[in-house]
Amino acid sequence: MQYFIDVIIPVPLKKLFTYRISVSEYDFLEPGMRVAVPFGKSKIYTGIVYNVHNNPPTVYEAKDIQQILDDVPIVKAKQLQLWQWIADYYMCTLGDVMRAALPSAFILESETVIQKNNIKEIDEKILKDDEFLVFEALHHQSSLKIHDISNILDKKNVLPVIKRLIEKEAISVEEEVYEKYKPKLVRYVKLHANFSSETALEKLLDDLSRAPKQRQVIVTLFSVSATTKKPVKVLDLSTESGASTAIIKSLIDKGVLEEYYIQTDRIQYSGDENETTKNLNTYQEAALKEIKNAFGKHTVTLLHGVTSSGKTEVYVKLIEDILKKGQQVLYLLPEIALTAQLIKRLQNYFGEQVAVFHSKYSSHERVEVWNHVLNNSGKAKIVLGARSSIFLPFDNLGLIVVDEEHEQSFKQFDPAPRYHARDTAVVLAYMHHAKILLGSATPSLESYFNAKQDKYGLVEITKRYNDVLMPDIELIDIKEKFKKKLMKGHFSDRLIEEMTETLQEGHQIILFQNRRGFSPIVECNTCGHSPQCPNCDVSLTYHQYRNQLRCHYCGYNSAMIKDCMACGSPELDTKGFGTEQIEEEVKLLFPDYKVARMDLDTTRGKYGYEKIITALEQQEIDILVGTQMLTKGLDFRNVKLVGIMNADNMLNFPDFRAHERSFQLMLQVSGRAGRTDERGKVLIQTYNPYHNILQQVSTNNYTEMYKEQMNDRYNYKYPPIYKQIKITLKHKDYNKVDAASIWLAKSLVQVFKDHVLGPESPPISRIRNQFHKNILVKIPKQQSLSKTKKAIIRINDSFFSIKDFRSVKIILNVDNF
DNA sequence: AGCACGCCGACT
DNA sequence: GTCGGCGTGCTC
Repeated sequence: MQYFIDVIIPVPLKKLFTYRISVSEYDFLEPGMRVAVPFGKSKIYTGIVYNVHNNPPTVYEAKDIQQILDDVPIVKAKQLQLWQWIADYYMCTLGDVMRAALPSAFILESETVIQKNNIKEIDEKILKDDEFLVFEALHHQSSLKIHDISNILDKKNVLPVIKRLIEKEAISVEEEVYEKYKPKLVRYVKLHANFSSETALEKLLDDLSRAPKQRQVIVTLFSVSATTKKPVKVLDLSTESGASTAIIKSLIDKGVLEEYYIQTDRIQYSGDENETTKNLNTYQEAALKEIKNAFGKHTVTLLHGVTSSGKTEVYVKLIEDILKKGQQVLYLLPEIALTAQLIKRLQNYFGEQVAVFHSKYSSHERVEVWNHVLNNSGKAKIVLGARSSIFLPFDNLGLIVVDEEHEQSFKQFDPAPRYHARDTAVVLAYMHHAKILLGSATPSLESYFNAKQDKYGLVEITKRYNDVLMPDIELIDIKEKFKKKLMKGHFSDRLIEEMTETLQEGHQIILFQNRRGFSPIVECNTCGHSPQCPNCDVSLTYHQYRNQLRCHYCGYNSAMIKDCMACGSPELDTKGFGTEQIEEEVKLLFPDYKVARMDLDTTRGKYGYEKIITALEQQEIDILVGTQMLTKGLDFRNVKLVGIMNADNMLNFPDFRAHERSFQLMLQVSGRAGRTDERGKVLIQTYNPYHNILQQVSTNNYTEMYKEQMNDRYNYKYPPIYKQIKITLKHKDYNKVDAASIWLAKSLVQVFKDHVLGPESPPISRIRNQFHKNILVKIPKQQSLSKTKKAIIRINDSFFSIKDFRSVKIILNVDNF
């Protein structure tokens, strides 16, 4: 009998790979364990065992595995099932899913290690200069990595040199696998066993009478361990006794003390006693009851509650119930809404049962959360996390909460798997027979549609907490204001009026502009030329604070030009405006007040975002200018006025969801205004105040927006009425993508007829020197999704059998919204 | 995706 | 003549 395993390798290849194993390995291995396997000519990868079997492959000889990396599976059967679902639904490989699912510390990669070959004497004369440099370096260091060698030789391609050295038998190479995760160890000390008896101890203290500091250490050790009855950390002993670590070390060296290590968690919660959860008001109470009711019939329930209606408290009550049953809870949030504020709030209720899973945490910290979930540990009963936390190895999930359900950041766009965390969470909930609650003040059309179709339960809260009034929303026609010369820069007289009043009352202001930088276009007044990104098909944005021109697509930047690059004229003009320019203008208009800006440029770094939020909370900022980052579920108590500088650029965005998005965005920002007793005010500046969406925003009429937008979706065959798959082709040669996209679209039309749109060049047709073409496949509700995907895969395969198209990259994006 | 192999231009 | 560019094909 022969024994084999099929392994998932973290590369975007469709197939699983079969490796040979021994009988004892066969008895030991289970799906979900990690193995290190040789792959290709010289690499070693970490793979996940998918299944264990006895069927030898027919057309090739299976290789042996290199080693087993786990004692128990780190991925459970349910996770593998979810991985498979994602791979099928989002049309990507299991390898892609594996990469996204596992914390990177779990995926070990081999590194080539170069050593001196001691078997043979080498005549150094036969070595060339660069070869000698490497050889010489090995005299000082026993081994080198590829990276070290490129540093020594100061060039990137060092493989030929290594190859020649191997041929001359001067060196040998080896593949070494590194365990990336190292548990954090804390050093503890205890008295050596030799001194446990009374007499031995007395003798010791006697002996140390001439070393008072060391004696003090021993005495302190006793008193500390007597009071705490816990192991004593070296660090604590040092601070308690006032002795340096050197003194402790000398005691260890003498054999008086013994050191040992205990593994600890990197993330520790050190809070007070748990707060009891708040009592709900009548609306919340009613909503809670309705949700529980809805869960009787539906796995998924949508909670539509206006901004600051206290949805979090409702979640907390539901979470409490699940915890009582001993089950796990997953609380999903968009990345940027995952703030210290919310984490603290939940920790106050649930203490150390809350674990946070977040991209800002290090890989090691993530492994710890992973292990807590895997072991169903008490330290991760509730996981608060961004989209990737759906991959955690839950075993006994009772409830998933998806807060800010409408947020588009739940969908992963760039590397595959291009999954939507909310939709995947729904599948996950079904797998666990758990319940899932989607919450939002402005639900996505698809979720609301599902609720209306009775696929999901629907619960609504229409009143704000403490009966605070919804803000008063006023539309300002800036076309009119320009005509009457009532504009100062980008500010209308009304906005300035309201701002002045608000500031005088001592309240804060938020100004929203959905574009960062100073101005998106710099134009020459003489010849009309404007600087473009050399890698992308866009104008460069002017960033004043660094006096730079920057591309927001590829990150290219250059110093701001003094005069036109085409004609040399120094008369340059800026068109359009971003957050920087608004900040600038506000500072001139209100020089006595403190202005701050919050956008991607000012929130870089681990705590950049937090800093600004704290400053706003502590009222160190009077006016905050920012992009859509401002919308994320925070309550700023003292903000009374919100200004939307220009509603038109969002409304005119070329995307079928532009209107829905604008509505959501504007209502979310508006929700920041007037969260306490006083009614907030929102001013929206626009060229087109009669736009339906703006009317619906100003009357807070979600239902009307829903009806009208659904009508459009129905007429133009867009989601949620139709499903869609976007196919993007990329290549550096325009003619090649053009030809390839025409061929692909033609083949698709043969199967899907007029449900194929394109090929089309996107508005930005070149990014990072790659030309793009899009094809959209629309799928009616009654058309089988799996059959559609199969057909697309078939066409895709024949596409790649044309050798001219081989180098074209194809990206399949299912539900690309 | 990596990574090796293999075939043509720009340097000593 | 070599170094090194990236097209092509394969990975159990």
